[in-house]
This record gives sequence, structure tokens and C-alpha cells, in this order.
Amino acid sequence: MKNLSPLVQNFVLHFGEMGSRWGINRTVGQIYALLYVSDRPLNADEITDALDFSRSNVSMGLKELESWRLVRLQHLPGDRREFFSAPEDVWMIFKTLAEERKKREVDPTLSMLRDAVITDVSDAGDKFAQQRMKAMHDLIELVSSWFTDVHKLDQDTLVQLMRLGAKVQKLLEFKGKLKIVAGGKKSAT
Amino acid sequence: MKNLSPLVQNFVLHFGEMGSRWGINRTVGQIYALLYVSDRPLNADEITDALDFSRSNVSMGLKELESWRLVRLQHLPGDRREFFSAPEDVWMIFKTLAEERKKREVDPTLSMLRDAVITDVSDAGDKFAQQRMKAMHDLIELVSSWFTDVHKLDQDTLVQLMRLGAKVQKLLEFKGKLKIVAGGKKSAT
DNA sequence: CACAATTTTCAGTAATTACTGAAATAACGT
DNA sequence: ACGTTATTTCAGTAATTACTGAAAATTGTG
Repeated sequence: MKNLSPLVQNFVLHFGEMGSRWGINRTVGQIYALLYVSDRPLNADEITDALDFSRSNVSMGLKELESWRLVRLQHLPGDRREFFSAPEDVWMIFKTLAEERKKREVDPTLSMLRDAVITDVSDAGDKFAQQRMKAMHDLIELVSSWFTDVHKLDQDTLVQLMRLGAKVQKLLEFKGKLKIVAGGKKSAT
Repeated sequence: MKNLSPLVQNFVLHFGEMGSRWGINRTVGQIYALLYVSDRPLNADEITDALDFSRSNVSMGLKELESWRLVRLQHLPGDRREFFSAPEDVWMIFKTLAEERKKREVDPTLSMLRDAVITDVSDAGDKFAQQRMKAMHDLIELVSSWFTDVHKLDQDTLVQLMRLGAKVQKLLEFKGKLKIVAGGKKSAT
């Protein structure tokens, strides 16, 4: 790791370690971290140079980051090389990450569960297993469609909701009461 | 994989694959899946038998699942062996998982970022990097403290909130208006 | 189109992580 | 305390995943 300040080096190394706890490997994590804190787009050689692993590894790492939509490729005028940068908006990054993980991990599971619960089974053990799968399916579906829904909200609303935290309960209770008063027959569900 | 119905076998295999995308390895994923759909606690030998890998591997896998608080150990009267089961409440499972991941992945990152942003730096590049780290820190802190907060809500409230989805925006707008009317000086933040 | 610069691919190898079997330890009943 | 049964540990090995260097492919330029 050449030419990296201790501050950046530390950040990069941490992301390397963390990366390997997720599906992403160490070098990919480091490349992303480097791009994230860089004040300008970097080309593959600069990354190779800064992080000290092979040029081909950087190439593969960048490909992987592109598949996660976490880096943007751009060309600088009068320069033939490809430059990479990490989008600046942290909320956008968060959303992208959530979307990709959902696509790769949640959706396949959901579809497996959906198939499983509509299978005809006679065995008592299978019946029980199916109930359990249904419970899991319903939870995942609820949470993940909530996620998709909430993605549509603009950033300010999202921040407002987060800041509200557990106090959202009061708001929901209040909403319940409103419904009773307004609708008469509707209960506070 | 002996004595497993196709339904269960499929579920178990899927969890094995998925497990390896997370930090958890294939066998641990399979053990959990098996316990999750089982209608009674199982002992280590039964698991070994059903999944066809070594007794010692099962032992290690169970230890790992215990460290994630995803399985419960219990003793059956008149039986010396240890029996394991997966807690039934899916919301509880989800919360446990979120808590553990937060503890293992988010908290260390947060603490690294906190240290990084309070470091004194003079270099312009470092100053920029620090800004970026601050943005990341603030987002993670917001989301993760929201998580902690929301954990305290009872299940029904949580489900209600999720069902509301993007409509929560209306509620927040309404809340804003209320504040203006009631407080006079308070703005709808 | 030929050449130079850049990026990608991929077979081979290194490093890491997962798994096993045997031995050690622990838990219990007599 | 002894023997039996259950569980854990751990060194060795297998399997997987990550990384490299050299060669191939691609891209742009005169």
C-alpha cells in the first residue's frame, strides 16, 4: 500500500476485512473503499499501485463492483483509460446495496418458498415443515415488499421516518383513532 | 441425506447455498434449515444422520448457531443427550439475526469511522476522505439506531408499519401539519 | 490497417476455509 | 471410582476461493 495516508489506509483495510464477512472478497472491499474516499476518479493502474495487488485482480474487482452497481465508469477527455468512481450519495449507495442483495439473496429464497408451500404433501412431517416455510415466506415477503415500497420515498421523508424511531407507534395509534372517528365502522387495524 | 422428504431436502439444500453467500458456511446453513422445519428437537446424531456429514462437523455447526443465538439447547427427561431446536417465532428470528449482524458488522465499522472522523488531518485529500467517512458514519448511525429503536416495538405495530409501506409519507405529512397548528412556531421537521 | 496502449481472460498456483477421524474431555449412572 | 455414553478439540487433509502472470482480445490513433 503505497502513498496512502494512515487515515485512508486504515479505512481501506477495515473494508477489506468487512468485505470478506459478506460475499465480497477482501480485495474488492479495498478497491471500493479506496474509490469511496478518493476525491477524483481513479484508473486501474492507480488502484493497482495504491493497493499493491496485481493488475488483473483489480480488473476483476472492478468488474464485480460494476455488477453491484457500486462504481461508475467514466472517460476523461484526452485520456484513453477508464476511470472509476464511487457515487457520492450515501443514501443512493445504501439503496443500491439493498436492491442488489434482495435480488441475489432474498428473491431466490422467496421463490423457492413459494414453490414449496404450494406443493401437495401428505406426510405429517411435511405438513409441519410447510407451515414453517409459510411463516418464513410471509415474513420475508412483508419485509421485502416494505423495502421496495420505502425505496420510492424521497430521502428527506426517509430520514424523517428514521429520526422518528419508535415514536412512530404513537403516530400509528393516532391514525387508528382517526379512522374510528372518521369511518365509524372501521376498526383500528 | 437420508430420510428427508424431497420438500425438506430442497429447503435444506437451498439454505446451504444461501448460507455460503453470507458468512455462514454450507453445513451450518443446512443444520439450521433442518432444525427450522423439524417438528421436534433433534440431537446431534440425528442431524449427522440426516445430513450425512461428520459428527464433529455437526458439533461445530451447532456451536456456531448457538453463538448466533439461532438455536436453543434443551434436555429431554430421561435422555442424557443434548437436543436442539430453532425458535418458532419468525419475527424473533429476524430480530436476533439483525442484532447479531449489527454487533458483528456494523458496530465495529461505526467505531472505526468515529475514530477516523475525529482524527486531526492537514492534507487536503485526507480532509476530503474524512468528509466522506462522516457521511457514511452518519447514515449508518441513523439507520442502525432506527433499527435498535424499532426492535422495541411489539410485533403487531411493526407489521402495521410494514403494511403501511410508502403510505407512511402521508402520515408524516399529516404529522407535520399538526405540529404547525398546535405549536405555532414549530416547523414541520 | 498496423501499431501501441489498455483491458480482459484464464490456466496455474497460493491462500483460505471447510471438513474429517481419532483422541481427549466431560457428563452421568452404578 | 469405574465404565459407558455423549461431546469437543484439533491436527491433518480436502475443497474452495482468491490471486497472479502471461497471453489474448479490445480499443483507439496515425
